[in-house]
Amino acid sequence: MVGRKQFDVDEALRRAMHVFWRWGYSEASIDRLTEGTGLGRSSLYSTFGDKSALFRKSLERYAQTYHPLYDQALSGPHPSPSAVVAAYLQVTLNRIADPAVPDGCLLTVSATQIPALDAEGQAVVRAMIDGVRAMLEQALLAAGADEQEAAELALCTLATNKSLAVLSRAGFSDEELATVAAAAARVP
Amino acid sequence: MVGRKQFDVDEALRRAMHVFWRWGYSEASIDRLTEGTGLGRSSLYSTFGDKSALFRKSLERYAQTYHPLYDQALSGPHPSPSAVVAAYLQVTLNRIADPAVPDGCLLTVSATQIPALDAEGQAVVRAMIDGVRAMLEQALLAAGADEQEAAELALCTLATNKSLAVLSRAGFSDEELATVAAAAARVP
DNA sequence: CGCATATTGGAACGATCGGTGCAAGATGTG
DNA sequence: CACATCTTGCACCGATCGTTCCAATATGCG
Repeated sequence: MVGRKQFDVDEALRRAMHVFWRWGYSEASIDRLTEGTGLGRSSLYSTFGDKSALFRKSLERYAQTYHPLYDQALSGPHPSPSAVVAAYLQVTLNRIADPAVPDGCLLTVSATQIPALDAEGQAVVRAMIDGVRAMLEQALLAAGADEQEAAELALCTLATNKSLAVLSRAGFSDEELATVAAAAARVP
Repeated sequence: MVGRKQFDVDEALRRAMHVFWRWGYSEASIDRLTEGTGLGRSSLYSTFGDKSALFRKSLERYAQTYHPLYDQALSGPHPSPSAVVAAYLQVTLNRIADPAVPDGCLLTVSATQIPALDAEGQAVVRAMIDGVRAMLEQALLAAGADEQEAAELALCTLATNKSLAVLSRAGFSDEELATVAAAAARVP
């Protein structure tokens, strides 16, 4: 049971990410993290550092997992800004509908708990949200939106994304979330 | 210091509500609640019961505080459904802009932490969200929307409300939030 | 094989968690 | 004044928190 690592580091990080995602930072106790990852406390600490560091690595893992999906959805040539919005939100809807991952969105859960995070965690959360906004803005510009339009629509799409996460956590159905997303994509 | 109550029960509840609002249920420790209310542990427990009961009473206090404002904004005769949406979201914007209360929205913070709440807390949160939706739907019907339109617009306005709370927590400015609200009210 | 290295499970740390018990004392009633 | 009632401050409870330490041991290298 000892000598060389007995587990897959990336898979363990993926599971830890799910624990933070489901429970939020405060309620993601070390016991829940060890149980969720299958690792012992020693392995957790020696591999990822303390809870705050593991949380930040989970956030980065979250970005690495879903960033390519959003990137692909945004990359294709889009006939209009609203098509960009629809494509983006569809990725979010697909993620939320995935029964293999917790409800909502790790980034949104973390954002609402910002006062409970340390300075590094807060900074990572804010940086990731800003990154999403910038990515959206870029894609909207590429789809023919002017600067002001792109900035406003990026902000509103980010907002819709957050709202889908909250409603999902509150128990709203996939159909209701799809209704919200469709309305958000119905823009001039 | 003893004999008859040395504090105003309602004011203490208001302050406890602010603690839950700012920190969320998990991070609202008894110590933070005693410090925030100015009460001793004995007074807290004898007056409000345990933490879960105090949380539920804080949620109800939240509703009692802001329900009348939303009710008033929704009651007036509105020329169109979109006017209803604008009036509703303006109340939310005003609350968020109030420097005397924490960022975001107690109900939204609680909704994202639903897995951390006990069954009673979850039920109250869900019931309150449903209540908001019903109130919105009613006002939209009164403003001339047909049933399907009212249902969809109520859902979307609820969603926008949640998104404003999340963005507020993430540090977005009042102007940015107003932009999101204005776009949400710009509907057919 | 022998030894340094790396990893593991588990015990243990002090701090904090939510919650309870109780003595002290101020108040209202007689 | 005497007494029952109520509230308060504070100590204290077991449980859990995040974190550290350490003995045990499997591995890779010489």
